[in-house]
Amino acid sequence: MSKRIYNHKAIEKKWAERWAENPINTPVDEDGNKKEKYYCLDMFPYPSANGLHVGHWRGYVISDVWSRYKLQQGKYIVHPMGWDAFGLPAENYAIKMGVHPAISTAENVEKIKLQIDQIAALYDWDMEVNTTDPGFYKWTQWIFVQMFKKGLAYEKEFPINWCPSCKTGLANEEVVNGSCERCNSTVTKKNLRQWMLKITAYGERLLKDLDQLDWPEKVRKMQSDWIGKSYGAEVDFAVKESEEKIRVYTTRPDTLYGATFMVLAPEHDLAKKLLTDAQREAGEAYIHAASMKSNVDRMQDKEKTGVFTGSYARNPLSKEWIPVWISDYVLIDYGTGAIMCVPAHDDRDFEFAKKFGIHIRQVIAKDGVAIEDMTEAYTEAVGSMINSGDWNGMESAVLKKEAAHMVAQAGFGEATVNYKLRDWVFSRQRYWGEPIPIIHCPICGNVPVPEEALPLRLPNVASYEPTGTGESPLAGIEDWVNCSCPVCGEKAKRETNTMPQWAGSSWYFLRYVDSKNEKELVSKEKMAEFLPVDMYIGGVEHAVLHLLYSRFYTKFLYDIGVVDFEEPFMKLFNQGMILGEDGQKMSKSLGNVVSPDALVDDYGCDSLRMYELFVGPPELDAEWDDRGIDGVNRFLRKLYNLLQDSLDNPVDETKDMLKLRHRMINDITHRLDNFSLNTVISGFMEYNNKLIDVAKQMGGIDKGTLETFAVLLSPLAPHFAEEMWASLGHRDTVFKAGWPVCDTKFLKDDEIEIAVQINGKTKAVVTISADADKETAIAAGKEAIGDRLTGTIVKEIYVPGRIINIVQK
RNA sequence: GCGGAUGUGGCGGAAUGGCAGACGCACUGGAUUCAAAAUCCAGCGGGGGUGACCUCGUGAGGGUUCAAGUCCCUCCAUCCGCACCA
Repeated sequence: MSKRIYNHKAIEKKWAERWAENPINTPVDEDGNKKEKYYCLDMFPYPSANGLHVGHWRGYVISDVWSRYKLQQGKYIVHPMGWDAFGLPAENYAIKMGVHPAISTAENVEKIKLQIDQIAALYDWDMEVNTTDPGFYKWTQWIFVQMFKKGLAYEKEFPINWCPSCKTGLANEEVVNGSCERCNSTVTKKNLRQWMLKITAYGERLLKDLDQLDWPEKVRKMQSDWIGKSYGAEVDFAVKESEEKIRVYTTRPDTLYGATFMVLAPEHDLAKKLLTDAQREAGEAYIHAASMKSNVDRMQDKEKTGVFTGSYARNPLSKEWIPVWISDYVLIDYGTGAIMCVPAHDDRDFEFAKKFGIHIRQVIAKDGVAIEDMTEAYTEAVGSMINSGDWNGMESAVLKKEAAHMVAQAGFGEATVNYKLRDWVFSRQRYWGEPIPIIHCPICGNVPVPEEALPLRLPNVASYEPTGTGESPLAGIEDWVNCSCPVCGEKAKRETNTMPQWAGSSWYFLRYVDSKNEKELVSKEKMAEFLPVDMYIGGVEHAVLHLLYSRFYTKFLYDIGVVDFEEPFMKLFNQGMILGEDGQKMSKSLGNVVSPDALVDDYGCDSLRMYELFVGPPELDAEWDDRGIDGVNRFLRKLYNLLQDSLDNPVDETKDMLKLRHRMINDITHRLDNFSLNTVISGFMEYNNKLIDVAKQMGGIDKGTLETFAVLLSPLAPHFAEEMWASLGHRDTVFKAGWPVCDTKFLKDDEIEIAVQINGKTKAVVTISADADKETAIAAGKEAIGDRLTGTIVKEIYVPGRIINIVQK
């Protein structure tokens, strides 16, 4: 029989053109009824000059398969794409190539768009946004102004994280193990005037609302750890022969009687003040040395160092005078910057006390007895109190909860909660970002640019290279910097710092649904109709960056009435990374980057889409191996041949075929629902192999089964499915077919194959009636294993539909 | 140090507590071909047996169960996150 060959190029070209003419994703159904929306969002890329590699494809394929599955279920899919085009990567590339970042960015967008088109995803380009578009960043600036008005954006000068290579300040979230998240350079400190966003004001809500999110446990845990809430007490310790008090924060007020010394951070206000004359020289030297140490050194030098101030403070419970030390293991920006030290019950305090010969007093007896000669701290709050005055005999675990209130009642402290979360260092000393819309007026102070004057456009500048001085390149443009105050008209100066790349990405998903609105960030109607995001798909690398910032922005916009939901992303899926053949992250410098372009050309979009999913479970990393794509391509070719044979030789549907068909619907649907996309593909291969076997006997497969196959396949291989659907005589798109429903009556078998075991080891397989009773089943089983049954039968087990197990001695 | 993930043939991986290795890649043999590619058929965890079969086997060791890759306990390795947060 002469066969037409599967020609991916012709088929894919044909359907790409048809879809362009007649969009398949429509907001209303055949009868003109409005469909329910489903917003499936990809983390938008920054337009890198390197283009896409097969790893980018994977995420976009996953989201598109999911979108098309929802489309087949009758939803209107909101599936937009855009460009995170401000920021350092774009700027650094532009500097390297010697072109303006606006030009290189626009070029890269065009290139990547062509590559993205090859995926054949359902993107609605009418919604496209670009963070560098003034019509977009007008609203990025507008949000900043609203935050400023609410006191959530403020200026502060303090030593911030500084990347000497990127020549800009960084947020805490951008410092990973003491290095710059972007370029990996060691981060230093630099004293700079900064714009800050008061994300800490939202700490509690950001923590609490994590509960309601359908997000990976890992990401929720990372955010909750980053926010770092703890319960405890602040306690005052009076300084001897002084009016001063030292306030400390502790999560273990139950151990207060065990506090035998105190430590101040070197930067603490009292550190210098409490130095006695005898200790002044050594103390000041220590404080100076600490100030010269980088954060990395401080983090890595775990060996305790410190200096005694010469002063004493009184433990408010034991009434003892205890020595006050200075040490850099206490951090100035957490709690009060001072701690009470209970060496018996804290590892760090124990180490310090041992090193400097400070008294250690145990106040919790592990099993009712004090440990003689402690060799390590006993840090659990389990056991009864000793050496603790009135508290003796109480259970530590109980006291831990009550002590804070007891301290508060006694008048020397209060119960408090603390967070590790810090405010967000928001300004960057670089060119390629949104100008911060603030004017510094000598009379009025900081005044926001009036809303009607937004967007405040990024001016052209002769040199956009970073200055490295802590000033943005914008500071050099005098006629831009100098302006008049919008309030009083006096001469004033513009803020010259720009926003971080996160500014645009913190809210871009809101703008897609109303991207051309000049009057509002998003209209109430569009918001109600299309927001929030139902499914968000992207890598895990943004767990405490973009994903935390977006939640903060959304909550703020909720508070000022712009949106009516508090959480932006209902469901989150983190796809695994595609690694190079060497098991390393794909990177240009390692030379292990695989481009999708040649694969699309050789095998077609549908084959690559399927192979991207077939490489492994979508949530796990996978090493790329080009050879595997032959497998899915072979699958499509075999299916194509099967289709041609069946068209040439029509056959009627049989009961067996109906069973197979509904089993296929059931399997594929389950696997899709479980997001087990790799086994969806293997499922198709299995059914394809079964159908081919049947066709060998029957000459072909009935039309109904092939139609079902086409619909099931449509989210994964959309062109192929359309071609198949059309070949079977349909004039309309397969995407209006609707997802097939499994009729469970076809799932039942009259006869089933069941394994027969002796002592749990399978010895034979028998075919018995599905509703056989135990006696019949066991009898059949025994017959099948025959003379291998040699011992005394102890037990006979029959689990219908599952197993026959004969236990013998 | 703390938290999380992962560990199954040569490789990627599959298995609601019920026949371990589906599906695919690679490989081997055969058919087809002048030849190759493509395609088709067969084989493909280890050991043993001519053979029907036997036996061991899911990182290691214990346990629960008629039955464990799967559940429980104790370890080991790799990767990821956090890390002096009092």
